[in-house]
Amino acid sequence: MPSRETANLFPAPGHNHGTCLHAAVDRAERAFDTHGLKLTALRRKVLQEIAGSHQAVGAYDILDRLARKGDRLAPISVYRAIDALLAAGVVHRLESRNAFFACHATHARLDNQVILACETCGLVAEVNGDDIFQSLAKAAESANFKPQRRVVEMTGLCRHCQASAIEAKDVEVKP
Amino acid sequence: MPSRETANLFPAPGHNHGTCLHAAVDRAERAFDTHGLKLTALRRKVLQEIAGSHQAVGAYDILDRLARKGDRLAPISVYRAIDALLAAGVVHRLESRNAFFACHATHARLDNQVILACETCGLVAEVNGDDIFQSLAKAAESANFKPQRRVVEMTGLCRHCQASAIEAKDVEVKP
DNA sequence: GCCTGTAATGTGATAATGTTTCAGCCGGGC
DNA sequence: GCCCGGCTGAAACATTATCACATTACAGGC
Repeated sequence: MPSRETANLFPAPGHNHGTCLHAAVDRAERAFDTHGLKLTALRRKVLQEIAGSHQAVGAYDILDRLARKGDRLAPISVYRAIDALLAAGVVHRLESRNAFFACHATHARLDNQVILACETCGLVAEVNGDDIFQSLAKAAESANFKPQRRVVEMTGLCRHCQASAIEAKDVEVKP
Repeated sequence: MPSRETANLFPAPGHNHGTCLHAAVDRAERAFDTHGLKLTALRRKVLQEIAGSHQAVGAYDILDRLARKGDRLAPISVYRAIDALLAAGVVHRLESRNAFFACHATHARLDNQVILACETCGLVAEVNGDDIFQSLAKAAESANFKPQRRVVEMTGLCRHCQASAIEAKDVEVKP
């Protein structure tokens, strides 16, 4: 059995996502409360679209999906909802792709997570990076730099897509 | 005297930038050569705009500046030039701001640098982050993730702007 | 019930960033 | 000469993000 740390990383394609989604919304309820914010209907809908998968989704994806469900929003409305969700810490921004993903990990702090994003399937995962952020703090200090926002992201291949890539290669080579 | 490591970090506003610019173009000549690329006239112009400061500049900034000098380019031309400059490793992309900056440090490797960007003055600096990238590799491995691109950036206040901020606060408080 | 202040949302326009497509140019090797 | 491949040009399109201002929703005091 995988450790708790890696349990939720890169869930297999067929996993029961309803549980994740429910848990995410559930956490959001509490997070908004503790941040003195309100999880309004709009914000909840936007969250559900983002948390509907383990992928990062663009703002206009959300816009489109909601439109298909009958909710025709202006871009700015989605961005404002996203801002609130970011502020509450229940979604994060993937800088290297200008997209947003739900925080499915129940990590204690928001500012010590390394983000892994698969370039093939789009899955996003977070892992603890305490040591990395400590090193960053040290580096900043020695440069006399006062850090405010930290971005630590890796893109690459998740374990599932590595496996697929190898299979594909086999197929490609053999015939 | 500052160590070699931090010597070029966040140069003071009035520093003689001609030297930096010349050195950057000089390094580019060699870098393009060793990468089997050509530093064409267009690429050189774009590089000069990017290396014209220690700030990160957007693609459309470059476009505007060149236009004012009489070079009316299409966005795609600038992006292609930037792509070549990125491939040669003489400029880097600041993901958290969708902008580009010249590599003024003469570091050995491109893939082990932490980027510091000042939110006030826009200055960008690079510092070595060997330990951080080692930790990242370890984190990736334990998640069974095959990394391809790594983004490690901090935004905050450079030493000059911290000083200014303190002064401003003093002024604000005293009267 | 009604006023009022604040937060949230709606509307329309526009800015900023990035890509696609198709075509022409140009220099080097044969 | 002539072809090939890398480079450049031009226009449209696609995506991502914000501004200014009007309107609505809701909680609390009276």
